[in-house]
Amino acid sequence: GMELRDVFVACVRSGDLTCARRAFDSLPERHLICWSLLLSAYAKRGCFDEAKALVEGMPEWDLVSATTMINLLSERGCPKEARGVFGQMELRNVVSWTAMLSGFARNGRLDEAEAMFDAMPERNVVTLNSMLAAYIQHGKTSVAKEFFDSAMPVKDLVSSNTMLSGLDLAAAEEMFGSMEAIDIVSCNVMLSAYAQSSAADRAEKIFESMAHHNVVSATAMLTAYARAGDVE
RNA sequence: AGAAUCUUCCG
Repeated sequence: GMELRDVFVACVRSGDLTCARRAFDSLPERHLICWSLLLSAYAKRGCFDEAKALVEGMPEWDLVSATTMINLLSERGCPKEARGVFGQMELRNVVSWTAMLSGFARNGRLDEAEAMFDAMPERNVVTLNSMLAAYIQHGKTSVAKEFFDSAMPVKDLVSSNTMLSGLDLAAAEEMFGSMEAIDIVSCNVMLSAYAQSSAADRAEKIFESMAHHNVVSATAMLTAYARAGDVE
């Protein structure tokens, strides 16, 4: 049957955090995973005050909840505090290391992101993608290209989309044309590149070729029209 | 049942 815990999980999934909180407060047993799930939901929605209050009552921590906290602090622009949490963790894994890497990068600290990358005992494709994104976020296009071509033993579609997003229009068109697999994000990257160049006509061609669109596709397309002067 | 990476705008 339906238990309170299922109600709680359903509320979190539906995005109704007020309902989730009520269900959470009514739970007879609050497993660590429930605390962690609610914390993660607050983090995703940017509800920092609620997250902070929740954290103050958290009876225990584990690898996953600590990693969520690293993300929360990084999103909040507190990489030093995130590092503090990381430093106090009993256990770390490739996810927590990668969260730190990404958090430093998002806070403009490329050298510390690189230091994390160099120091971590294990890397996976998400780690590599995060490092690639860090270079691109910091405008290091040629470093990113070199990294993508020579330092990534494993790649996926996120890798390609990340690289694509860092290229100038001509290079992006060339890469896009040679990609063996593309998805909606790849197309959105191209829409955005065309929008930046006010090339609404070429953006339209991509848009019309897409099997599915989302809100990102739509706003990128509108931006292309606006920049081309076709929308007042 | 919970954590890390890519694209638009907003925050």
